[in-house]
Amino acid sequence: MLQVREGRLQVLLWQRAREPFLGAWSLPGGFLKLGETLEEAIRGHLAQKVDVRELAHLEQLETLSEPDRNPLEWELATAYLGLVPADVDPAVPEDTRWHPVSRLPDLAFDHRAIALAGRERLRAKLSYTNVAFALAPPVFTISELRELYVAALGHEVSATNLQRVLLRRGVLEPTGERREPGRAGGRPAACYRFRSRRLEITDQFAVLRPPER
Amino acid sequence: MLQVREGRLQVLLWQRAREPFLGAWSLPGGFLKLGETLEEAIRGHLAQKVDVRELAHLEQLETLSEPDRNPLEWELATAYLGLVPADVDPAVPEDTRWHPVSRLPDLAFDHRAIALAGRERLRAKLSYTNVAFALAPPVFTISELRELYVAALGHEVSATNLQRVLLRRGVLEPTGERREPGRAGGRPAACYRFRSRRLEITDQFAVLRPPER
DNA sequence: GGTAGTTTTCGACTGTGGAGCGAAAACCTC
DNA sequence: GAGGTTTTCGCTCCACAGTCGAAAACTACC
Repeated sequence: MLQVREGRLQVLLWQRAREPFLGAWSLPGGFLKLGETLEEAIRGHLAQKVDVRELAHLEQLETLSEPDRNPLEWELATAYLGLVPADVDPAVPEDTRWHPVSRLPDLAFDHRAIALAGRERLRAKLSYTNVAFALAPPVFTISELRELYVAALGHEVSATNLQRVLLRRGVLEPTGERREPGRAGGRPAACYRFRSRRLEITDQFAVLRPPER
Repeated sequence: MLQVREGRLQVLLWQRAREPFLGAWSLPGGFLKLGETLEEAIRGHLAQKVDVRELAHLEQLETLSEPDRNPLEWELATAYLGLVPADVDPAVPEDTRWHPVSRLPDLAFDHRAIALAGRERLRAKLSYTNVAFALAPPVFTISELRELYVAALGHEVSATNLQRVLLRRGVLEPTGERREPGRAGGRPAACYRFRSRRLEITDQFAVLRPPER
């Protein structure tokens, strides 16, 4: 579960309540119940701690099966990537906290690798899909969106270019409203929203594409 | 397990020996043994029917968990994509055959969706990785490589462009040899090989890339 | 051996879309 | 109205993919 908070990409961790790795930070999760879907299971386990309605996007990452990933017993795990919009702040219990992905504590199991893989997946998809809808509030300005991209990608992004690219692709649409300028003044920013709030892929990237368009 | 044969992308299927879907065509696979890795399991099950050394690339697709995917009992499955170079023709038993992905028979479980997902994954990766190494023989001409791309992508590809793109990216390198022209004559073709035979990604596609390179 | 036919290869041109920059627009405060 | 701030827009640059046609290098036939 990733979210951009305080200008940084952060991941939700909780402290394990049992062995192995008792007390260590770990990604939220738990066991699959009989007859249950992996996605149902994930949502169920998350729901124990946070409000799952905040989850704007959920996708499967990978199933881990290394026999030594759990020192106690052989165990498979399917990792998921969940994204939470920046405008919500779900209440979390005591043993649960957000941590910057760029400075993770020691994590249980292979959870460090999973968290980093989730970030990589997000970074890649930011560039050829509209996933950013899951990081952004319903309505936002280009500058605000830019900050989300900077936090998630880990490098500068020009607002000019971001706007042009996303508009050209038809990912964003203007709402028509404008944002009141801050105390310092400045031209009021136009507001935008994502045209779709479900994952969509920009075909633009397939090189070696069919001839004669 | 996909391979380009007779100019078409084909998938290896075998006929199920037990319920459910007894006698139906299905993707090769089987159960996971305790303490085993998913990849080990896949290779093991394949080895029962074909020579696994032919497998040039193997990657995980997705873990399926829909409760009704198996009518008899609740069962998870992790799908993998395997690629076999076009120059080998592994011996297969009676109940096992290659089928064109574009014209699949009725398949057991959700195997039709999996096969199509595998093809999609392959198509996408052909455009931003060097996966083609796993479809191609060790040494080949541009025309031969073009035919593989055409078969896998399902649309025309210009040899000129293919050569330029792959050379520019440093994916291919000339071997220095040349191929004898056929009976009809023609300029002898230069031979190439993949510089690496392990999956590598062309960063080229990340749009919104870091500034100041 | 010259001519026609075939296949490969190369160079030149075009077009698209992302990146960068600076100026203009639209607002604030003093 | 002057100066400062933030957003937006237009222009240019550039990397590459896509297209086309001609040259290169060979065979076969007369």
